[in-house]
Amino acid sequence: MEKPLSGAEVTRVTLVESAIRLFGERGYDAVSTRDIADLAAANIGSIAYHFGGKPGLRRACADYVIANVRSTLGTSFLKPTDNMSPADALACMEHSIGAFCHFWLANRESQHFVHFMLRELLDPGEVSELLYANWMKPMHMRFCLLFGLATGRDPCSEEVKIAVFSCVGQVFHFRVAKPLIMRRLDWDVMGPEETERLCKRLVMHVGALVAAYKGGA
Amino acid sequence: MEKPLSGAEVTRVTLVESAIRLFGERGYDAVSTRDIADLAAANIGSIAYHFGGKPGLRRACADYVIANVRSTLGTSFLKPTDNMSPADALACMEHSIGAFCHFWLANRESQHFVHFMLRELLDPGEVSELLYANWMKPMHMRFCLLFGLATGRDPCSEEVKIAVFSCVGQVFHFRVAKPLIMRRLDWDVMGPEETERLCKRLVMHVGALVAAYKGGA
DNA sequence: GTCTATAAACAGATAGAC
DNA sequence: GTCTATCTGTTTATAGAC
Repeated sequence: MEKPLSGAEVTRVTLVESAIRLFGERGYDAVSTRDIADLAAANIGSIAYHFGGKPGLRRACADYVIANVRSTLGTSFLKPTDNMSPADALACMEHSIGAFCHFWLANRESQHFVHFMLRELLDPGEVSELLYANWMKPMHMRFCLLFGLATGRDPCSEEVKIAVFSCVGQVFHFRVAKPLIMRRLDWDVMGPEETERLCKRLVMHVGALVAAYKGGA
Repeated sequence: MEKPLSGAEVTRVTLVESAIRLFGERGYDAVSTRDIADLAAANIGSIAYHFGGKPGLRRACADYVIANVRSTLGTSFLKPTDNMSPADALACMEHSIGAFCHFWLANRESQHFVHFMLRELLDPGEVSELLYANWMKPMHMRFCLLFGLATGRDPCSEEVKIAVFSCVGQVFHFRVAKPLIMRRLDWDVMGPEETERLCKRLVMHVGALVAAYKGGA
């Protein structure tokens, strides 16, 4: 599992990580290639050499982020669903949503990735396509399957798809509006205690939605 | 109620509306003042004359959007809450959330404003401060009051604040990821029928959350 | 108030030395 | 592979004619 990187690979990775950070903080268009090279302690020419140009670096960032998300969150999605009872499915879904909450809101190392993804989601283009196909869609399908099993409804139905979007949407929003939400909650920092309380609440909300769809209309 | 605008005022408003549209579509940094002047059929110099520069135009856009949101959505927030029963409070909240959904997702004229606000929300700065103080915070406080009345809980408690953020967060998310969500739902367009079904679901989810907080922990 | 010309700074891409 | 110098186009801001 050791991976001794060559000098060139170090430069590549450092450029990508610096770019993800700056793209996430300021947005793709607001960041110059000079800023990225400076943060990575590389020269401007290296971006053209390694990635062909700024758009190529953007794609490389997307690939890097997707690989990271899948390796971090992927394990939560492997449990086979054969013969799962509704209660099991709910428990499995709550566990996965909890992992997603921690990745999305708490894990400090992932915050640059998350901010990068959020910004790209607002910009229809090649990167948002990659994010959808390689991450959002598989995650959503998995949650639909579990939501369907937990409520006894068709996992492919519109109602289930919309409900699942609401489940993940609430989590997204706490990241989008994080600074404003923290102010409203009188939180100076979002430390481990705060994120723990928050994640528990969000998981509970998923349970409330499952309960509502399990019962009536 | 008529408001005959002078020539200069027409230029001002046209510039602001063009800027909101372009800022929303591409982001503040990706739009040049030339693009804005072209779309407004004005000359570049007029931006400096009327707003002092690009940042001044951005502020003017924020003011314009906030005024529009408040006049469109404000009426839903006026009903006095004295002696409201829990059922009344829930009905009132569902009505207001429904109005918010329609503004945020369905109303075609408001889509430029919504996209502008979403992008600014991701950028901590002067504009996001204005949006928070003049729109998000008042709306959130109103919903917390109603949620507290509907569930019998303290409207100022952390749990209520978080629950309300989840309620509005789900709505936000359907706008943030709209193109990807439409694809997942196999919707070619988000027309009146689709938005109607969607808004009804989102209102229902709010009811589910109220029910959960009304009952147990 | 409107419009044009221009300045000064900055962008991304590239050629070539090492 | 790395780094520097430079090219070409574009940015915002401004000065001044009308």
